[in-house]
Amino acid sequence: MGNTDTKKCILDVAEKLFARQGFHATSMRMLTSEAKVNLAAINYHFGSKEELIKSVMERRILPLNKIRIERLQRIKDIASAEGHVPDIREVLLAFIEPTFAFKESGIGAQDFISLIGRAFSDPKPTVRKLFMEMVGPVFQLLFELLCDSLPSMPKNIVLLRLHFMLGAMAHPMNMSQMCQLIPNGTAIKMDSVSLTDEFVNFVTKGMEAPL
Amino acid sequence: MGNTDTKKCILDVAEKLFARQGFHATSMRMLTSEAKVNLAAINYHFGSKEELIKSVMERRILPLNKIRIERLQRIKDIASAEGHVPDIREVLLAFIEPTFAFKESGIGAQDFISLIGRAFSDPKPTVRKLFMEMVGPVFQLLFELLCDSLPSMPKNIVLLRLHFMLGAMAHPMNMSQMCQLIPNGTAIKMDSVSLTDEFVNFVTKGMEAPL
DNA sequence: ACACAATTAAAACGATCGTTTAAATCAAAC
DNA sequence: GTTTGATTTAAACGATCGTTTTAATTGTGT
Repeated sequence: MGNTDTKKCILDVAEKLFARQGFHATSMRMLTSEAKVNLAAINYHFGSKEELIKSVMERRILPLNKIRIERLQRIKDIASAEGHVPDIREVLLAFIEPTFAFKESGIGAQDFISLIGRAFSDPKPTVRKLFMEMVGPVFQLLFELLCDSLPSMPKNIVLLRLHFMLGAMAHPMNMSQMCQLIPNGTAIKMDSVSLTDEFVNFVTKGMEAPL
Repeated sequence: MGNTDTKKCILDVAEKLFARQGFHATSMRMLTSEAKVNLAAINYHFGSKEELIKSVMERRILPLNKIRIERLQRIKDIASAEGHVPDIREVLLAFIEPTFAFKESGIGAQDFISLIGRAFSDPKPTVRKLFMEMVGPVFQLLFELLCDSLPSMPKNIVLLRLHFMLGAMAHPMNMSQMCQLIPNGTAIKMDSVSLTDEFVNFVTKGMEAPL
């Protein structure tokens, strides 16, 4: 089963290059030469570049979604059983923490985080659609829980703020060396725990903001 | 001087297509055929595709930056003269309002807003660098004013939150039909005034969040 | 009307893209 | 050891990319 080796090698390299250069800017020849496999290997094992993109995203997103949905559902169940509204900070944490924590989960995970940001803003509708189909149910559940947590807030405002949050999440994601955005000596160096903490602080207050 | 006509026509079309499809995914042939000019016209008038990208961004960003810097500088001067710290909401408004207000400033302006989001997250370093050189001074001034407004906040936290904000800004920007992100009937329809208001509400609270 | 520069037009350039084909190699079953 | 199916290899496919070239056209000043 050398099969497994080749496929995994391609997936790993694709994850890295897609994250760092984008989908469109990464050619089959870059991928296969970096992975040290034949040019035709991608078409043989995955069918096409498009399906490789799908495989790369699925490999990480599906397990991540499973974790997020479990945590969100648990909050929903507990709140429902105990007859109170879910805590907004807990809801946000359940969604955000697994994402950022992924960075320390294994090799290439950091690159995958960038990948999510890329999928968000990719020019090609097919890529965005692919991504949205994968994360749609999670977003839906998150949205419902946010509405529950903020019962006095109009739903369209909650949705708008959710978009703000997702953008805020995606942006640092595809900025590997985002420190030098501001021509300033100040460097940002953070482990995923601190980053999660800072981010949840930020968006919790934003979500709770009075109208 | 048909010159002006052709150049302007190319710039308008490029702004539209770059915003909707991204820089890399928009070819010279798409641009010239949509603009109804000859294929060689872009190279003749702008030199290269890269320089066209630069021209497209400069045409809008430079005037926008002028407005933002004036407003920010005025806040800085007043605060300094009156011996108090600038108001955080005013600072954010000075930066955000001109950006979103641009939508109603003329034809194609909506597309330009998307364009900024694209430049932020473009895979090509040359594009990001180009953009950063254009907006660097504005970001620097904004950063300084934010630090002044939040004197008790560590500068690296301010910088981190500024990144969150810029991401939150950029994301809705390149989502023309972002309503359908969540598979939900709720639609988001907003004029730039309401959007600005909602966004400033959100990020002000986030920026002020206690550690 | 003529000369001259600026602009537009049509065609081709080499390079690279994703994909396909057909032969070579490998692995395991009989 | 041979056969059979899976995998790898090398080469080529047509399409499109950004750019350049050469010629035709337009506009302007004298």
